[in-house]
Amino acid sequence: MATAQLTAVPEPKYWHLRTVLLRAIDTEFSTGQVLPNERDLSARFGVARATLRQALDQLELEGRLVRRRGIGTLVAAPRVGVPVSRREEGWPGSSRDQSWRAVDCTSAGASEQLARALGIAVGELVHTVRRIRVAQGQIVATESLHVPDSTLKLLPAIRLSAGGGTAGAAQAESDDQARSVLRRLERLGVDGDSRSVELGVAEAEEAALLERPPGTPVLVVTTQYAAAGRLAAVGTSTYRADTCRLTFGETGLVEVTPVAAVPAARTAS
Amino acid sequence: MATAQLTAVPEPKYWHLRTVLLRAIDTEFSTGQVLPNERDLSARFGVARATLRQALDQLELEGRLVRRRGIGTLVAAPRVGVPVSRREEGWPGSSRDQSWRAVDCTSAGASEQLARALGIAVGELVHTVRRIRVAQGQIVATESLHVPDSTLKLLPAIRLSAGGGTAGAAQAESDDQARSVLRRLERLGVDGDSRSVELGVAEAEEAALLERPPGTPVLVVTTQYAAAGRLAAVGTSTYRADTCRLTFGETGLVEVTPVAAVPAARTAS
DNA sequence: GAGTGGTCTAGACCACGAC
DNA sequence: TCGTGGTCTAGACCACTCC
Repeated sequence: MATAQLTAVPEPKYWHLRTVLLRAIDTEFSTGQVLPNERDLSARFGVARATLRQALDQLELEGRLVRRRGIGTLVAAPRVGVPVSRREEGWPGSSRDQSWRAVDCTSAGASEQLARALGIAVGELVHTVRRIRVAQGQIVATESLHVPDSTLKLLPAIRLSAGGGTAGAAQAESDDQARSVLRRLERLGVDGDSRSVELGVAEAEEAALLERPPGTPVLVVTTQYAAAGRLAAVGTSTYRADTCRLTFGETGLVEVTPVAAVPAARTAS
Repeated sequence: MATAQLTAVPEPKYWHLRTVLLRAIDTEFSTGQVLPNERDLSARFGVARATLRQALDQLELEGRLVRRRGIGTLVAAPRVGVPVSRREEGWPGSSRDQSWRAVDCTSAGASEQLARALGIAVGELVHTVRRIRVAQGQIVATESLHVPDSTLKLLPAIRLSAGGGTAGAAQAESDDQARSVLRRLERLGVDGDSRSVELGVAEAEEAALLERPPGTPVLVVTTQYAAAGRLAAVGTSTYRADTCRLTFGETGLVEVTPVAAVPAARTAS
């Protein structure tokens, strides 16, 4: 890696450092390789460790680096494309929906916020299925799927809560309930959805599910599911922003490959 | 705002501080209001200024705060929902596509990366239209739309480059060219698209267009446009992550409202 | 000029992982 | 036990905005 001193430039040191490190990553390192440690790097470039860390923070936010306490700083693998369009992976609960794994299920009265999102009354019973998504052996997302009981009421009852059972069987029971809700949702026949995507940060519990520290940047996907022309459920999916590229494929001509922004937009000659 | 000392907790000070500040923002401040300055706040909470700034960094990343040099730290307005689905806003160049404003247009041989994304040969002529998107009086995105000349060749030529003209007219000429490319693209009839969304950071020039400092987190949307069953163009749109919530509405049942993640996922009783 | 956030320094100690 | 990244401190100076 180049060891040249930073030249005097009008831009901040940490930003220049980022550029230098980015080039080094692209040209001299490969995925999974460990960089020199922070104390060495800061000494090499003649900056304080905090300044170097500011540059590494940027590169980590861009998904180019992964830092592991006790291990070192590694060059990250390219982001994995994760299909989010339900048309391809199947609606929640459908047999084609293989990418999600149900974790548990809770049932409670709707909070004011949740009631507004679902278009129901506050306190109305809502089932919440918690799922995690695995792609290429990695946990990439968690999801909370909120299904009003009134949605499921549109179907003949199957079985929701078996009741009883020992404390040790509680987890398996919750799994059962999750599957039951999903099964009934499938039977109802979801026929449309609309989504929004925004940047967020993972809080304690969610961060733990994603195996990341709190404050990890995430892509928050909010989805509305329609059935029989009416809002049937809403889901909040939280994807790791460092490792995921969300894809919304309808036509799917070829693999979507990101293109770097055009460096200059000068007038055509 | 509460002035209580931080209690001894296993979590980092900056993270606890973020939680305290977040509650204060939600309960005691309103949009546009300025918080006490960083030196006051750090003294009030008994932490170093750098630690306080770490907490503010988080809240800024979440889009809850806006910091302006020389002014202060303000409570941010809620994110604006920006429709990204072309079915609603019209394909590029169509008369319904009112949200974008063409800035300029360049024509050059395809780089290796661009050629791969477009499925054409390296060096083949590609027209690049640069546009900016304005929503509610704010610049929210920039875009580079890459259209291979071979795509436009499918149409009878209209006029691409008038040539000549003084240097002062160069900008207007580039505008003309941008419009011409868009017009021809419209005539060709785009009939499908697929997209991907990922987190990125704005570099110098792009950051300037978005009126933000370099390193600003952005949502990078890569779009493929299909015409006549073949890849006709690709676009890279860069949205300000702090102010934007991207919406992909197909059915559009009701306004998509984000739902906070479920705080706990305990076993159902 | 006064006040703000932005950058940078040179240290210190802690938590975690590997040996 | 040692090396790693993570947190935190107490200062300094700069760039920008407003008066």
